[in-house]
Amino acid sequence: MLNKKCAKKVLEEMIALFPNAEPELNFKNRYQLLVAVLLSAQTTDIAVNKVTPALFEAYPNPASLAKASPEELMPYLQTIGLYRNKAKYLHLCANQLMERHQGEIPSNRKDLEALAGVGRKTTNVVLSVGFGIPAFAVDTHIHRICLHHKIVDPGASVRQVENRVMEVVDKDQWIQAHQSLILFGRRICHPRNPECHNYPQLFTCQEEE
DNA sequence: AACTCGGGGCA
DNA sequence: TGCCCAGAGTT
Repeated sequence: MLNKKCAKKVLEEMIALFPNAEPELNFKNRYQLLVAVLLSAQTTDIAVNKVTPALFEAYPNPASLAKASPEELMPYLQTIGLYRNKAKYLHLCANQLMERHQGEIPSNRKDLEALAGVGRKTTNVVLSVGFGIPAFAVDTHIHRICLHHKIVDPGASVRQVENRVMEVVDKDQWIQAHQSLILFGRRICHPRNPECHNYPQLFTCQEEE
């Protein structure tokens, strides 16, 4: 894999290609953030945004959501993939928020990851975006581009990518880097037929260690 | 570690 | 139209 200096250079060139990338999910508070990210698991942010306004109007907080049965949640989730599971996890998650955290969104990794439907990526988004706590959320786009551009060793896990990016990118850029790198993965470094070769600045620093 | 889930998006 | 996707849970 690239040494630290080149990994930093390559990541910064990727980020510079999408300097103004903004979060695509619509949310107004931590509860909405958690729910929106939870729902976005197997779908696009755009699909989630179509559903959340009505969902948040009907269920503005964990307390109201916890009272809803999975069946009642289904109509809001029909247009999203895996709606049965999402309804189940959403229902469970809201009840866990009430029982364990008095309806507040926990601010630590252990409690967040223990919630139904909440895994490592969702946890890192809530920590970093919702609470300003240093964390870096690695999705499959970021995982892929880091493998493709040798930011990490071949076969590196999500956790290894997470640690490498945090090691290499300045902490105050983590949230922006997350957004920019996702766009780089979607628009340029696709799973198949990546167009990275059109961006020679990505290949100027290739020293490995 | 491999498998499952299931509609949306893209070739 | 058919293949692949993304992230969490399950086995």
